[in-house]
Formats: sequence, C-alpha cells, structure tokens
Amino acid sequence: MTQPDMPTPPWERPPKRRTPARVPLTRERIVDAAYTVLDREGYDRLSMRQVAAELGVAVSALYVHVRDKDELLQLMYTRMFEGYEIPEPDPEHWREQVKDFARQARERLLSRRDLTKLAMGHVPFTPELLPYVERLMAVLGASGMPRRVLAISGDMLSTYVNGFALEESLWQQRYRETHSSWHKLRDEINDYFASLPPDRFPNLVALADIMIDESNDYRFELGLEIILRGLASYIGEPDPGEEGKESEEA
Amino acid sequence: MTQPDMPTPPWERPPKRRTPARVPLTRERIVDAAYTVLDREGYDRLSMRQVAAELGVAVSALYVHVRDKDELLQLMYTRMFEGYEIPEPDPEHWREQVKDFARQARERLLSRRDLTKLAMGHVPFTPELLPYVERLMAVLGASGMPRRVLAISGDMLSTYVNGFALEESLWQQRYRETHSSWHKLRDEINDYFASLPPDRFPNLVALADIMIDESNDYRFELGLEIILRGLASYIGEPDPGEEGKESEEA
DNA sequence: CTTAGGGACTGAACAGTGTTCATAGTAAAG
DNA sequence: CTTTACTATGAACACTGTTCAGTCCCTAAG
Repeated sequence: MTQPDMPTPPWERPPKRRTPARVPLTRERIVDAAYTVLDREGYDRLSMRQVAAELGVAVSALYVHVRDKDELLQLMYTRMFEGYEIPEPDPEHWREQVKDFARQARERLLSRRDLTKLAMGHVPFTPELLPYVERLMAVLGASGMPRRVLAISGDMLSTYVNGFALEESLWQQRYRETHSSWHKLRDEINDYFASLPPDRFPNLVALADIMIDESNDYRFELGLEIILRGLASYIGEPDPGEEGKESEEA
Repeated sequence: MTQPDMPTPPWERPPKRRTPARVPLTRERIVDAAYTVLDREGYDRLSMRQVAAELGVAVSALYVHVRDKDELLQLMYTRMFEGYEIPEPDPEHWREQVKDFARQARERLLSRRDLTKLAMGHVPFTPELLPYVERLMAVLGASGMPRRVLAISGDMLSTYVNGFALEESLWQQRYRETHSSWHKLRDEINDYFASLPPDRFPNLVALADIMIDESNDYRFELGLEIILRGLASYIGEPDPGEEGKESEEA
C-alpha cells in the first residue's frame, strides 16, 4: 500500500517497528531450524534444545507452538512432501509414471541427511498429505488392476522405496564412520562374502560378486520392476477377494 | 559326577557356595533381562538402567559385558532368529516354502511387543545370522530365477515383511493408546476415508471399504503373492544384468 | 595360611535428553 | 493509561547413555 520510493511524511508515525527486535516464532521457522539441525547433526542428535539454540530462543518457547517433539517430527515429515509432482493418470503409461514416482521418492529421501529415519514410522494419512496419496492411487488405478490389488499397491510401493532408501542410507552412514570411501567398504563386504567356507555357504559365495557389488541404482530399478510385474499380472484377473476374507481381531 | 541322592560325606567339604550369593552376570542373562524390560516397557523405554534394575545390579556392571547399548540391541536382534526353521530347498515347492518363511517371520515379529522396532535398522550379516540368510537363498535359488534377481529377492522379501509388520504394530500401538479395540479404530479410519469430499478424493473414497478394513492376514498374503509373481516372471528369462550396469559412487 | 593379583561390581558423576511451570515481558484492545 | 492475552524466559524435574576411581571377592602363587 505504501509507495516504496516516497519519503515518509513527518506527521505520519512510522510503524512501531519495521524490523521487530524479535522476529516472531512460528511453526514454519521452527521446522526450518529443525531441518538445519538435522542436516548438521543428524537424526539422533536432533533435540529440542538444539533447535531452540539454532533459533536463539529458550527451549520452552518451542512448546508454545508445538505440543511435542513428536509433533515437530510430524511437521517435518509433512514438509518432505512439498512440491511432489505426480502426473495426470495416463492408462497407456502407468508403469513409467509409477516408476517416476518411485525414483522421485528415493531421490528425495537420499537428498538430505537422515530423511529416511524421519520418514520411517510415519504414515501419510494427515489431511495435508492425502492429496498425494490420492494422486498416486489415481495413477495406479489407471492401470485397471483389481480393487483389492490397487488397495495395497500404494503401500507396497512406499514400503519398498522407504526400505530400500533406509538400507542405502544405513550403509552410507556406516562407511562415513569407518571407511574412507563407499568403494572400500563395498569391496570389503564383497571379500567377506567371497571368503566364507564354500561348503557351508555355497549360495552366498556364489552370489558374492553381485550381492552388494551391484550398483544401487540398478538394484533399485530391478526391485521396482519385480513389484510392477507382480501388480501387472493381476490386470484382467477377477478381484482376488472372495476367498480368504475371514476377519481377524489382532 | 556327584550322585544326587547320596548324602555328602562329612570329610568332603561342600563346594564353596552351591548357590553363589551373586549369580554371575553374563551376556545371556543381560539379554534375558532386556527382553523382559522390552515386553513390559516397550522399545522407547528400554534403557540400560531399567535392564540393570531388572537384574538388581548397578548400571555400570552392564558395561563390563557389553560395549554399548547398540551392542545390546544387536545381541537382542541376533536372539530373534534362534530356532528359525527354513526347510531343505525343494524346486517343486519353492513358492510355498518362501511363503512359509515369510509367514513365520511376520508371526515372530508380532509375537512380542516392539520386535519390529528392534529389527529395523539391523542387517542379518553377522556370522551368527549368515546361516539363515544362506538357507533362504538356497530355497529361493531352487526356483531357477536368474542370478541378479536372486541376489535382491531376499532383501525384497525381508523388507516387505519388516515393513508390513512394522505398520501393523504401529497401528496396534496407536489403538492401545487411544481406542478400546482395533475394531473401533478401524471403523473410524474407515469412516474418515469415506467422508472425504468425493470430487477431490474419488479414488480414496472408492477404496475406503478395503483400504484398512481388510483383514491384515489377507493383505499380507496378497502382497506376498504379488512379489512372488514378480520374481517368478523372471524364471526362464536371461539374467537382466547386461544393460544398465554403470556403477555409482553414492 | 598369607599374600598378591585381577576381574566383576559399585556409586557417583558428567553431559545430555523431553517436558513443565511460575514468572517476566510485550503488544494489542478497551 | 490500564487491562488482557499471549509469547518467551529460566529454572527445575526426572530421565537418558557412558565413564571412572574405587571396592569387593575369588583365585593362584608364595
């Protein structure tokens, strides 16, 4: 509303504080700081005190805006999804669309430190995240697979991607702590498997060269293709839901 | 060596202490106590102090036998595998054998509290656990699938089982904290999905009745079958390893 | 039997954690 | 200006994993 280049008339009191001495604390700023701490310190050292220190604020101030550490982690989890791109469903290309989604998810999980640990144990069923689930189900549904297969396909895919990325980041963490390069660690594991007594471990010895030695990208793609083939095998079949429908109590 | 029913001759000194005042602490006893605490308190409250208290011993005494809390968790993880039964490989019935293994694993993970959290982030590559991996690879290898598919099939299966069981136990935990029965919570989630605006969430609304409402057993079996179909689809195909073999640096 | 050694165990301490609460400060509303 | 509402503070509580100077006790040697 104010013309930026015009000088303020002397009779008009300037706003009490153009740059308030204390920028007000918000959930957004807290999550920002939490991510800064996560990048620098890692998930295990991400504490309320570190986040407060990052903001130059007392610990208890955080609890005005956030109920729990759990709620803060939930907010961080939610932010992980921002800007996710899931395309319009296209029945002709659902397989590539699903693969692109999975690749995007893996890339994101590995793009910052310890995001896999953050993602684990959370479920994208909050109101803010349901749109993403809806989009994925739309893409998967375009394939024409039966209802009951469709209902668990999303879960299977995200479990696979999360589990794969978690394992990747665990190895990364381990080599950062003990080895100079991923190559070195990989070769050592390789040698370890190859040096096992072949009479007791014939299969592991025979597979030693590709158990870990294979490119992670390639392994990821192959696993993805395996799941997609399994899903696709149900297209055209009747819904596999009529037998075995006993309910359980857990 | 001593005849149990014979009275001890008076000239033969009895062993210094038949029931020593302090039963010696061993790794085994520590792991026992840790499992007792895990059952009673849950993973998040499993602490060195609780374990020590369970044994009636000072905390620092534990560190004589165990380097870390991490090492204790590793020992607990190892014990999870004791008594696992993986059959002799039989090329005719590999699918049922693999399914039995997966069912057994899921059952075990859910048989005690928070075992899924304990299993997560650990890899069964220690010397004590390699025999189990070897057996599983033998069963899978009997199917005749290509080398590179075989190499990741074990990982995929355990990722699936762990992820599935983890999600199950998360729901169980959540309903224990807030709801009277799993049925109640399930119905609420069900209603929630069904009550979403159908224009924005057509797929989720359409699947509301089977997204969560389905029996967990049935969902588990279906996911297993999907993976097995994907794996089986490679039998008879050449090893899918010649294209896309670029290595990465991570 | 006495002595010395060594391992198992203790208690206290350190540096950190999540969370709460009475209090002080600040900004807007009456 | 005063009141009200609310944010932020600092101290405290009850925990956590881990370390370390000692103590105890059992065994082996003299």
